[in-house]
Amino acid sequence: MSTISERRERERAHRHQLIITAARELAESEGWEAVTTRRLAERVEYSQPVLYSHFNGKDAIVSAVALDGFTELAAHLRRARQSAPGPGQAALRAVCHAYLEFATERPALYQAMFILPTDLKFASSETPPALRAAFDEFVDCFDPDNRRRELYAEVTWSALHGMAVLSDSGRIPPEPQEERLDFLVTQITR
Amino acid sequence: MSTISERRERERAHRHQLIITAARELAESEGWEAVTTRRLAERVEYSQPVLYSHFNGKDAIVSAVALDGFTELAAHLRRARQSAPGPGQAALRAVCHAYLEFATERPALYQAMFILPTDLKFASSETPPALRAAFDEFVDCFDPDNRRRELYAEVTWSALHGMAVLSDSGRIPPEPQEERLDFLVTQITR
DNA sequence: ACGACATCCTAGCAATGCTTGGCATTCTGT
DNA sequence: ACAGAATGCCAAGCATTGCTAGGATGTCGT
Repeated sequence: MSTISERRERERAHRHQLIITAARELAESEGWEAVTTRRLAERVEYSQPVLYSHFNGKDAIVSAVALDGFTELAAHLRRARQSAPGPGQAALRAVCHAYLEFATERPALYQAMFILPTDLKFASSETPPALRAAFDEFVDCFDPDNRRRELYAEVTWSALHGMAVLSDSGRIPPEPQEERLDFLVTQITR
Repeated sequence: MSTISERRERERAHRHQLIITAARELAESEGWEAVTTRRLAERVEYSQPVLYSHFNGKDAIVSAVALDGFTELAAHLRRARQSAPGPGQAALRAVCHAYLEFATERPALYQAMFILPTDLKFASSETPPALRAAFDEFVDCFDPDNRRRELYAEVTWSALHGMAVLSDSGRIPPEPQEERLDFLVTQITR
């Protein structure tokens, strides 16, 4: 095990991340339909087969982008929650607002995380920690004594996802989003 | 204008619908990724270009399937709502239950309506009446005096859509769906 | 210095959505 | 009744997609 192979390893890891960020940037600037393996290869200045030496296929690349997205989302939600004191309506409102903000400001990333087909395992022990962490930010907005707080979090999350996706695709008008958010939080926290 | 051209017109309309139902059946039995223009053409026993003489492209075919879906959804929701007396929690509960039932029992159709890219115009004057009708079933569950019942309906719909799509893709466990539904309806109706 | 190995690219495959060109058949005007 | 126009339809082809095979080039340990 020479230092040279270590350097190779480093370079390889670096290139791995390069592919992921290139895919993400391309998606964010031109949409996922513009992310083809050819364009992506060109962007990272390697040939197509190199992509496949790093990932099992295009879906795996999307999954990797999504995974990064979950990490960012978790951090974003955490910041929001900690801006409000303790569990309660204020915390939930902050987290929900941050969630919608994330979805509208990074639509391509959000798509990778929640809409596009990915290789990620969700409802299992293989659930990525980042996804669990993001979800927990919702859970932690409710009283720890509340036996059903996980369920509450699931419903809240579902509602936000629906609002994000339906308004982004123009199925509901986007303007009253804030008002919808207010109504949702008010009702959920009785 | 001979009767012959009328017959032609009829046959053409018939074939139009044939394409739509063939696309839907194919999607429902093997998923939308199996719906290719070639397989679809083979199924209706015409050549590919015939599809394009009826529709502007594949997306337009998906849109047509979705449109049929909205009609069915509206009828399904209406039946549910009328099984409960007047506006109120019971009506809303029935409609919400029917919505989730529709989504889980016709996943491919639901996908065409809400997830796949389509040509349909939503938040405009060109909104298909069937979609508006389905939406109104939610609105009619709330008190007519309620100034914000449209907003309530939007939030309810969003939550249901989120629950449907997140549980279908395995992002939240599917079992407690009924419990989530109960919680949602209870909170929304104060 | 040389064989073994890793790295990377050119070229190609099958499948996809969509279009072109031309062949029948049918309709229309005289 | 019949030539020319219009229509309906299909075989074949185009460009693009995700993905892979095979070989060229360089690197490593000995």
